[in-house]
Amino acid sequence: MTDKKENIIYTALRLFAEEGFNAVSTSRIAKEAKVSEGLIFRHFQNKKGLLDAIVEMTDQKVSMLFGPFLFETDAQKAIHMILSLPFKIDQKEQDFWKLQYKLKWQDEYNNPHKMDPILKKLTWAFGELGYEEPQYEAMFLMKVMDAFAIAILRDGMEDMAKLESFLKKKYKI
Amino acid sequence: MTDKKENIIYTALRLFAEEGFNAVSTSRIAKEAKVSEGLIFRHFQNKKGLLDAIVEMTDQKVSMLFGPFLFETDAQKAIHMILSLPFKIDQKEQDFWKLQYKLKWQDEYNNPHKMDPILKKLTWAFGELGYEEPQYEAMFLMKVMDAFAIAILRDGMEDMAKLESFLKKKYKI
Amino acid sequence: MTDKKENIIYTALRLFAEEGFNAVSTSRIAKEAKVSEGLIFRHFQNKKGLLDAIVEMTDQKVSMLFGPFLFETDAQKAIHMILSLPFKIDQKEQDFWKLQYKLKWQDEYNNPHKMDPILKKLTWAFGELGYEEPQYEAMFLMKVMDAFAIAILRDGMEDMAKLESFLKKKYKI
Amino acid sequence: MTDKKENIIYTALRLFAEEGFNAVSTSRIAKEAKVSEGLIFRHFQNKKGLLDAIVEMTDQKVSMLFGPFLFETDAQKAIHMILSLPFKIDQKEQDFWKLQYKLKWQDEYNNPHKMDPILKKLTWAFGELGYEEPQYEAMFLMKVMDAFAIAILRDGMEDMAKLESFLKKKYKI
DNA sequence: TATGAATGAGTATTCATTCAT
DNA sequence: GATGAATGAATACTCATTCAT
Repeated sequence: MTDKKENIIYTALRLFAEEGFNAVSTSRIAKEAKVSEGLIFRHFQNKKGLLDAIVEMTDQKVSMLFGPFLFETDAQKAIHMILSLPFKIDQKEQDFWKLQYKLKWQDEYNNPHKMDPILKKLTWAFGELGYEEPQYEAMFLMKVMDAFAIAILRDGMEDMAKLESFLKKKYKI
Repeated sequence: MTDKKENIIYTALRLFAEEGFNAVSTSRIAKEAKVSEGLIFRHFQNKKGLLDAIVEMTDQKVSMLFGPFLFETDAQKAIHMILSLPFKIDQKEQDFWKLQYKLKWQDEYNNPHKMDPILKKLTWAFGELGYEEPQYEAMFLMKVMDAFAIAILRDGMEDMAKLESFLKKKYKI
Repeated sequence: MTDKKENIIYTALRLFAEEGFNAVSTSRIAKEAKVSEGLIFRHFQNKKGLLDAIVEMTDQKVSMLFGPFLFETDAQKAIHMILSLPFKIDQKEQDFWKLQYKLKWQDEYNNPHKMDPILKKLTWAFGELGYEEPQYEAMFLMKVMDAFAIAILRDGMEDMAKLESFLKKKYKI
Repeated sequence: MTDKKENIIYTALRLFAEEGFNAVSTSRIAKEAKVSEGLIFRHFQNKKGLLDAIVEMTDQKVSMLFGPFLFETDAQKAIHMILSLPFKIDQKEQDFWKLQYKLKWQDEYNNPHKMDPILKKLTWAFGELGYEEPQYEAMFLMKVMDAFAIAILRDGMEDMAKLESFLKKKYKI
C-alpha cells in the first residue's frame, strides 16, 4: 500500500469516526490527506468503497484483539481478559472503535452474529465457574463491556480505573 | 402547533432516527411529510433548528419517563423500575430513543450531566439496600441499562423477556 | 395613507437606497417595517409596485426642488440656485437621492428627458449672461452638479463648503 | 487560466455590468458561459469571489489607463490627456467601466483614496499653469470627468464630440 | 500512480407571492 | 386593513464522481 493510499484511509477513518460517514465529504478527505480528490476514486472506486476498506481493517483489528481470548483455556483468566479489554483501548486505535460503534446503527454494517464465537467462549467460561445461567451471564457481560467501551470512547478514561477494579471485584477476579 | 408543523416534526423524527441527521435531506422530509420544502424553514429556520425542536421534545419524553422513578421512596421498587425501563419502550416511542442514542455521539447533543439526578437517586437506592459501593453500583447499572436499551432498539424485543427476568434475579428483585 | 403603508414605503426607501432593490427582500422590509409580509402585496401588488410607488414620490420631490428655479427670472440668481442645490441636500432626503442616482443605471427608470426643462432654463440663463456656447455650458453644469451630488451622497458633506465657494467663484457668482 | 475560467469571468463581467451583481444568478452566468454551474464555485469559491476576481482585473485596467498620465511631464499635455480619457473609452472595455462606476455605490468596493495619485498629479498640473486654486481645480475636474464618463457609458457617445471640443476650449487646450 | 479540470444531480435555504381567515 | 400559514420556483453552493493528461 502506497503512502498516499494509507494517508487517505487514516484520514478518512479519523473523520468518519469523529463526524460520521455522511458528514464528511470526499473533497475534505482529499484536502486533509493532502492528495487529489481523484485519487480516492482511483483507489476505492467510490466513497462507500473507502468505507468498506476501513471496515475491513477494523474487523481485522477486532479479530486480533479477541484472538488471545478465544485460545485461553483458563475460565477465570478468560473472563478477566474480557473485563480488561475496554480499559486498554489504545489511544491510537480509538478511531477504529468509535467508527465500529457508530456503524452498528447502520444495518448494513451491523452483523449481529459477528460476536457469536466470543459469546460462546464466555458462556463456556461462566459454565466452568459454576454460574447458574452461563448463557445469560455471557450475554449480560458482553453488553456491559459494550457500554463501558462506549463510555470510554465518548468521555475519556478519567475515573475509569476505579470502575475497572469495581468490576473485577464484582466478578471476583 | 398546526397540523403541517407536526407532520414535519414526526416525519423528520422518524427519518433522522432511522437514517441519521446528515443522511436525510430536507427535500425528502418535505416530500414524506407532504408539505412544501419552504415550510420547514419557515417553522424551524434551518435544518438544525428542526433537529433542535425534535431534541427538545425528546428531552421532555425522557423527563416524563424518569419522573416517577425520582419520586419513588422504596429503594427496592426504585431499582425495579429502572430495570424494567428498557423492556417497556413503547413501539411508538422507539424513534425518540433511537435518535437520543444516536445523538449521544455528537458532542453538541451529548450532555453528560443530564442523567445526574438519576444517578444520585440510584446511588441512594443501592446504599439503602446495603451495597458496598453504591456509587459504582449505580454507575454500573446505568451503563447496563443503556446497553440493553440500545440492544432492544437495534435488534428488537425478541428473547429479551428471559434476559429481563435474569436481570431481576441478579438484582434479587 | 395609513401608518403601516407609510412605514413600508419609508423602510423600503431606506433599504433600497442603501443596498439596492435586488439586495433587499420583501421579508426584510416587512420585518423592519414591523408589518406582515402579506401587507406589502396588499398595498403594492408586488415588489416592483412598491418601488414604483417610491419612485413616484421621488419624482415629486425632484419637481418640488427644481420648481422655484424654473420660475426664477434673474439669470444670475438662477445659476446660483443650481450651484447651491447639491450642497443643501437635506439629511432626511438623502435616501431619495441615493435611490434616484442608483436607479439611473437601470434603463427602465432612467428617463433621459426628465431634466430637459432644467437644461433649457439653464441654457437661457447662460445666454443672458453672455456665455459663448450657452447650450454646452448648461449641459456641462448639469453634469458637474450631478457629480457633486453623487460625491456628497457617497462621501458626506465634509470639506464640501470650500468646494462650494470655489464653484461660485468659478461662475463669478 | 483555462478557457472556461476566462469564459466565466467575461460573461459575469458583462452581466454584472449590465444588470448588477445581485440581479444576475450564478446559474445564468453558467448557462451563458456554457459551463457547469459547479465550475464557477470550483474556480472562485463563491459568487463574491467571482466578483472580486473581476474587480481585480478592473483595477489593473484602470492602472494601465492612467499610467501614461502619471508620467507626463508637460502640464498642458497632462490635462489634455485627462480631458480626453472619457471620450475614448473602448467599446470592448465599457463593461469594466460600467461595473467600476456601479460598484462605487457599494462601500466595500469604493476605495475613496484610489484616485489620490491622479488628484495629486492634476493639482501639480494646474499649479504649473498658474491656476489660483490648483487643488480645487483638480478636484473639480476629476468630478467633471467622472460625470462625463458616466454619461457616455449610460447614453452612448452620440453628440459627445462637440462636448469634448467645448471642454478643451474651456480649459484652453 | 497521481492530478486537477470539469460535470450534473442534489443540498439547504431564500424569495416573491397567494390565500384563508 | 392586516395577519400568518403555506407554496413553488429560484438561489447560492456542495457533492460524489469522471476523465483527459
